[in-house]
Amino acid sequence: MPTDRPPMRADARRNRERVMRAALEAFAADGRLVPLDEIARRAGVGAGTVYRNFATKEALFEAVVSDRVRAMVDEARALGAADDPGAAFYDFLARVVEAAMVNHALCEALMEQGAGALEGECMDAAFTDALDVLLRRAIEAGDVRGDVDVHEVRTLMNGCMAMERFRRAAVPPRRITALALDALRPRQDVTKQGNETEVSRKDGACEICDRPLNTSRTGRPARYCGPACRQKAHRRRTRA
Amino acid sequence: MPTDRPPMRADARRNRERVMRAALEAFAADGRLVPLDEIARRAGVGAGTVYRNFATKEALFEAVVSDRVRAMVDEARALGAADDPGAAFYDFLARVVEAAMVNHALCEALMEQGAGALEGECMDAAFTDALDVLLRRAIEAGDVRGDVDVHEVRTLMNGCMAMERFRRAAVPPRRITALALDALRPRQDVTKQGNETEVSRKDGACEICDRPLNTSRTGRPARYCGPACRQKAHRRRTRA
Amino acid sequence: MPTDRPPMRADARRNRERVMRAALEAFAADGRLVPLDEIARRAGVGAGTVYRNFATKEALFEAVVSDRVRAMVDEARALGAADDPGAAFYDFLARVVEAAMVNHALCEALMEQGAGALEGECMDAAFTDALDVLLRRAIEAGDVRGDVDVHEVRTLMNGCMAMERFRRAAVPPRRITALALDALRPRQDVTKQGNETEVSRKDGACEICDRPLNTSRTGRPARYCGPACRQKAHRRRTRA
Amino acid sequence: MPTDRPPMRADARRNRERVMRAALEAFAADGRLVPLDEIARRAGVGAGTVYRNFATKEALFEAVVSDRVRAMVDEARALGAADDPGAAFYDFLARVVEAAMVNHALCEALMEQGAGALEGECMDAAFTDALDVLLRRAIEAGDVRGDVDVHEVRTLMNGCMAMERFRRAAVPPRRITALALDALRPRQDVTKQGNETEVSRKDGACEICDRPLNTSRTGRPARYCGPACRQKAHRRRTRA
DNA sequence: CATGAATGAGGGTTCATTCAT
DNA sequence: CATGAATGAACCCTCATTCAT
Repeated sequence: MPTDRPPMRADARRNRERVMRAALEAFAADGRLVPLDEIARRAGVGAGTVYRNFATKEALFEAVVSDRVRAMVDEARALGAADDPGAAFYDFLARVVEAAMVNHALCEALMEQGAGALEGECMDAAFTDALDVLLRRAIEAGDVRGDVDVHEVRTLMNGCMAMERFRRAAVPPRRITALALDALRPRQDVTKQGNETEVSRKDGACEICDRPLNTSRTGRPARYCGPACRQKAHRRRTRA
Repeated sequence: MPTDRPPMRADARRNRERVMRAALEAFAADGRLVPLDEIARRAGVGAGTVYRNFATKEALFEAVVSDRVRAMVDEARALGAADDPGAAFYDFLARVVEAAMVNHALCEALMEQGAGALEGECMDAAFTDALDVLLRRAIEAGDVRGDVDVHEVRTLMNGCMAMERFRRAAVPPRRITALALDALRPRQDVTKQGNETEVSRKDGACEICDRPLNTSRTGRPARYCGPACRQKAHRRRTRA
Repeated sequence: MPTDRPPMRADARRNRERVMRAALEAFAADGRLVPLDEIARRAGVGAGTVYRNFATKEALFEAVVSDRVRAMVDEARALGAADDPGAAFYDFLARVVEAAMVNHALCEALMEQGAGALEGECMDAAFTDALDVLLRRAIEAGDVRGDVDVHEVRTLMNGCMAMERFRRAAVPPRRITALALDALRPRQDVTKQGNETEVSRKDGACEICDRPLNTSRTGRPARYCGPACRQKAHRRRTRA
Repeated sequence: MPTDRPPMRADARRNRERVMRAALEAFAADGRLVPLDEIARRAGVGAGTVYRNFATKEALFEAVVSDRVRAMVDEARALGAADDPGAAFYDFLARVVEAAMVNHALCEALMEQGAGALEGECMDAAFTDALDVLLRRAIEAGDVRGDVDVHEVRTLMNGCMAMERFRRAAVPPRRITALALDALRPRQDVTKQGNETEVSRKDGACEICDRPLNTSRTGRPARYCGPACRQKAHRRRTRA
């Protein structure tokens, strides 16, 4: 059965996408605070065009974050069959938190309860369900404590997102998330320290100040942006 | 160092205090969102009077939260000589989080970085310093991992405050904070499980759903509001 | 006189009719308030198509109501030869009011004066003329007071339409119209004419055109603003 | 018991009055259509000042029309002891209509049903009650037909207001009102009651409440939807 | 010095009309 | 020629801050 509506006109689709892209950027930067007119301006369209595509500002917000969360749910489902359930679970959490670090809207939406921006498209429940699958497998594999449920994990994830967003300047990104997520590991599991070693660098950023690294193609990969941060890291390692 | 200004008149001081009390309540409930006029109304004064005492709405916010944080700093300092450094440290954190649970303004202020509401009166630094003392003693006593610094603790505390504020409905209050703070305990310290046992009930509320308990003066104190929650707690204990 | 334009294409005419049908329904329900997009949607066409057929929303409104009024004019003309002039007259009025009860657009249009929606197609004048024929015959037959003219009847009809639209809940439909139209019937007794004599002048305004009078302190009070209106009043008095 | 609030400041009261005066003029000219900013501009104040005094535009409208209606209710009550009940009744109606002629807001408000602008201050009911007193006395004095109730009078008044507002240019002001109100006067001859008999039922609806009738194919056609309405009709017929 | 009235710049939203596809 | 997307001016309302009383 084909849909009733004809395919969107090319220019309309282009504009809709421009609006969503502009909204994504704007909401990511300032959350719901950003004025709708600002989004329209950034998209290069009139306010009316935004309202043609989205009934309210909130609907636009929902669309933007639901889109993003849908992608994450897909990711989670893809990880459901991974070889290493523990890694799949922890990696997924880390990726969500990573995404929220650069997207305040995502952060806001994932943290909301009942009647939040993700309720309309049931993305909140879908996210919880997909996460639950990963969690259960990780528990079975002995990589996560057995006494936590998915709601606690989501709450902990909220905390991680908040911590990265409101982390003290002296704390390098991702580190505190790694530490907090460690609380999910089984107690007896001391052979795998997780925390210290898990903080693998996924991109070329200084481990201390998070500034992009001048990567050189040859030699050992750089971990710090310069001598100052290297020294700081040294102090941190030797402090205790 | 005495100030140049003459001492405040009695009625003026009374007004200032009324404004601060009203602002405390209002900000605690809604954070910065509350309109200034609402505060003035609650204080029983005109908006002009608020502005006579505080240059801007933000200045009032600063004053209110700095006051509250000052009291906490005092608390922390008092705990600096406690017999059990570990307990002092963890209790203090728990108390701060508890306070933030009923005071959104405090939560907002403590989480802010650089040029936040606590900077004006240096309360942010004072808080960090006081916390640092507790932290170092707890590390020395072996109750906290040696590889965390005070900035990480503050960041983790931010996460706890956020988690309590945005906790999933199925998660009882305080539990997730206990779990997260556990991440600070040294790894080898498995004799003291902390998490499960640390969650002591400070008031008469169901451990599962947080509703007030019908306390009976005799017999063993109730922990749950009814059979449903007791069963749920049992499932949670035996799930793994 | 044939128009210069070629006959409309079949699909174009079909579209025009669909728009008018949709507009009829929509305007009937909400009057001019209904958004044009809503009409286009109901007609299953784009807004542009509406504008291709009607220069403005108002033009569409005119077309719709003129159509409806044209049908009524035809009705009135058909009644011009009825056996019972009184019944023809009163029935026609009742039918118009009845129609306006379910068609707010018709109600709006018939009530408007000068440059209203019916002016463009001269339907207002045509309606008045057709009604006038019925009125004169009814007067001749002794079923309507001789001292009313068609403008008064139209005005009274406006009142009836308004009364049915804004009638108190406790008043059954049509009853108040019947009561008001009764005022047109000749008085069986001629001792108390009521109408003419009751209209006492409360202020110094011309009885015909309502402009303020140049009152003179002496002599008989003026009733008209000048010779033109005096003559008009005379005609009105002697018309029947 | 004195009121809690101190008397309004002189300038504030002046501004409030300016707003109400401006609103009176503007609403009188264009009804609710007039933009609030326009009212503010006419009053020489900012929009915020209007909102300081009136919670919403509708509240301002209510205040303006309630004020006016209150004065009319007072007038009606003062007329309750007049020597000539008939004159009092008809004069009052004429005055209301006269007022509505120059005040579209008043016209709108008086015509509205349920939850209209006059409901908030119960002015609608007060108006009806006060009018009812005049009506009953006029009926007793034999100056008004005994078979009309106050709701019909209000509805008729609605019609008069509408007629004056939408009167044909050729009809002098007040004349049509006089004519319509004449319908309330008792008929000298009672042989032809007109009203009751003219209202022929065109469709199967209850004569009282207008609900569809359960028509039976045999026997006399039903006129009422049930015993309740039949009784009500009986009361209406025998009331005089 | 207190009061609370006034300001006015925005913010979200609607809709008649135009115009690119 | 139809489509329906885009425009943008209004509209109602809020609230931090200033200032006359």
